Amino acid sequence: MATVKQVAERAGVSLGTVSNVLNRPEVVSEALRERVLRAIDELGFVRNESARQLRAGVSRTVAVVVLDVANPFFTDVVTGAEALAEEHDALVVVCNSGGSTHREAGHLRRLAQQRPLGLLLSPVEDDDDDRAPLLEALRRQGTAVVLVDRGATGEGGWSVSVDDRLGGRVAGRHLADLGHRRVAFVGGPLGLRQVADRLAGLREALAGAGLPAPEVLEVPELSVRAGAEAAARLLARPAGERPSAVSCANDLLALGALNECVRRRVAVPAELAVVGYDDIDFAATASVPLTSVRQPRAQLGRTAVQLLLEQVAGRPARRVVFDPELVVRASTAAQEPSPPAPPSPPPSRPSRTSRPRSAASSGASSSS
Amino acid sequence: MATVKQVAERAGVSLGTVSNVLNRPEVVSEALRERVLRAIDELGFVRNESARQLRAGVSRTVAVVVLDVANPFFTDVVTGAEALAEEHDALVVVCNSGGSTHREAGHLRRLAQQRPLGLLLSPVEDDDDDRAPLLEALRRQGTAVVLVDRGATGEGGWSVSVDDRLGGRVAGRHLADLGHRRVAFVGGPLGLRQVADRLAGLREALAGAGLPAPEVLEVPELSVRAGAEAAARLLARPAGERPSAVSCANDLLALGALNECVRRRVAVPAELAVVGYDDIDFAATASVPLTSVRQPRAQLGRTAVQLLLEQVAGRPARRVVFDPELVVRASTAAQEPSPPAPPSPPPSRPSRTSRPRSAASSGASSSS
DNA sequence: GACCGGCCTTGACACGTTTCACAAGCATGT
DNA sequence: ACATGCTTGTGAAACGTGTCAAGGCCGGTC
Repeated sequence: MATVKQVAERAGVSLGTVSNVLNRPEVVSEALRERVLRAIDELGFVRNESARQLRAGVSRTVAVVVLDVANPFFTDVVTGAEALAEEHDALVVVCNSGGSTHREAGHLRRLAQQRPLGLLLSPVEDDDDDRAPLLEALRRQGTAVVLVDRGATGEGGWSVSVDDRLGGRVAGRHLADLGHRRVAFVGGPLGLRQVADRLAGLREALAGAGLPAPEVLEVPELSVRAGAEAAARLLARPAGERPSAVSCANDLLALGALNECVRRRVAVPAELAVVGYDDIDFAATASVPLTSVRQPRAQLGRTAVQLLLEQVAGRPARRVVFDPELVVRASTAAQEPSPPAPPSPPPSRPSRTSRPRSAASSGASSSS
Repeated sequence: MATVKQVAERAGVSLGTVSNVLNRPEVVSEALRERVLRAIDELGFVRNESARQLRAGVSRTVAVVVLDVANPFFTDVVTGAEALAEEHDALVVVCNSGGSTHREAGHLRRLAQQRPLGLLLSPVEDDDDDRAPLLEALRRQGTAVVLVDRGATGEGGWSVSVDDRLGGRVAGRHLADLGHRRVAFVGGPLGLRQVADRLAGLREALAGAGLPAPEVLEVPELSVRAGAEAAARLLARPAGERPSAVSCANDLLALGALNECVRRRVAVPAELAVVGYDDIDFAATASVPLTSVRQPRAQLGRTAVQLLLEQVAGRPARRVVFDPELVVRASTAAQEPSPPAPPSPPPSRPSRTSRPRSAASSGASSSS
């Protein structure tokens, strides 16, 4: 492998000059720069990032540790993060904790050895005592840490998240407005902050509308399969004992529930309305297009990197909280239902992306 | 940040001893090892991977550059790769080229500077002249390169892939066996080797059954949206001028097509049978469970890492080709169709995972 | 012609780790 | 008592880069 030294020899200059050509080309005269660049080309020289990093003390790598790479929500967040990181010539690397605190810890340990510029973490558990010291060590060694999709708990914490409670409220209000009186919630594990907050918001909205509290169907994971199983439990009951709507903690669950309905020939939304959460791309193209609470996924990632850079620049800590936005599609659209009679909309096809009045503004509110 | 030197001072030993404790603990006496470990703990010492790597000349990082992180197929491949890499204490980092040769090249350039142990690449284009020198440079500097999901072209190439031509044939034969006479193919860009091979296989199977060649609907990308649009084109025609089955290059396309059928109230499979490719998890849970050509996704990733390790160990190059396997579900199941009358199956619900006789063995065939 | 200032270039050093030849200590065998 | 071998610990050197103080060169001014 060619090194700076060999390039210098070949170009007939000193080693320091080559380094200048690479890092501050403006201080090197035109002719010399030319010669050095040619030598680099001829030798196929590639900078050694390890040496560079050893010298600099910090790398240009941004690590993202993600709860579940298989969830389209997270891949979109990553895509957004990549876009901004790329502009700053940083390399984004993704690690998957797959919902396991053990694997998460392993990744954090390995990453700490790499001295990354920053770390974007969407944590598995809310307050993991084993994780705290690892994060502390990372911060001490100069790695910027930003929590993604969950607010930071400590005072000096950086985070970017979406107001899950508000999202839950918005979903609940929408269902209440449509005249639903029995609403169920499908989600879990309830230990996940996101899930708990969305449920809490739903509760608030229903209570606010004078409706009974939601029945909660807890599921072991946020997957399509789990959603289908929860729906199966529900649909096994006689029609009179079912809720008329379910609000799901996640689009994967909602899609699973939806498919179970289609398979059992249960009409959506006439017999059961379904609301998802995240508004992943699959939501719009589902067999019954899914009403969902949209999170600004790409922007979440983008903003996380933004905060990372601020943190590196020594700016004071802050947290960004986005407001989610309800996207109404066919899975809840009011369509001449039999028992309840809500205000009748135009009898044409349900609008696909109308924005309900209850949707909150999507601007970010920031607070330190 | 604590360094080895500081640990040595604190423990009252030489710097080399600390290194021995870390790397060859068996050569250090019990008492000393104890003392050193305590010092490490007290100082919160974390190894500096850069320095380590600079000295060693190679890292323990395996980079994966993937065509599309948003495609569940690739996330499953990555998951498989992670599992094996983890056993060898290697760190898997994922980069997303998003189908752009430009971004792919950028990632390769940045990765080259990191001197990774190995690179798993699922290439964007078949033979990219700009990429060739980058890969060559990586190989020269000692990075093991394994092509994933596409056979290597050169002699000394390593790769792990699935026989796409066979997969196409299997899908075609299945449709022919069910009595379909007009079959269309949805896929694209046709420049993608995987797509071209699957189409070629389909052609062979149809020709072998004495059927006319498939109509080809080319799409710009392998996405749900593109699949829906292609299906819309097809379904806009009068029923008599449509094919009775479509074979899709990919499950995302197939799901899109399926949803378009459901939305237009076109019965699947009675009016239009649909076959996908990949058998991602969403295939089984679709509103009409999708018949698909299963690829051993996780094993693909696992095997890729396996080859990587062999290559690092200096073993001779080889290529692994897996055989795909047809998974029959409702989207093609024979069900008393109106015009054609194939051998009637039991009139109960269609079997969900029966294995057709035409499915090839799923064992891997290996050749150097 | 001496001096000065500005522009380029140089060469040595530091970053934190691993490795390796070597030395010290000790027990064993002759 | 001495050689021998084994175990255990030591210290210096090297990996490739970035930085920085110092010096060389050149043109201009008095």
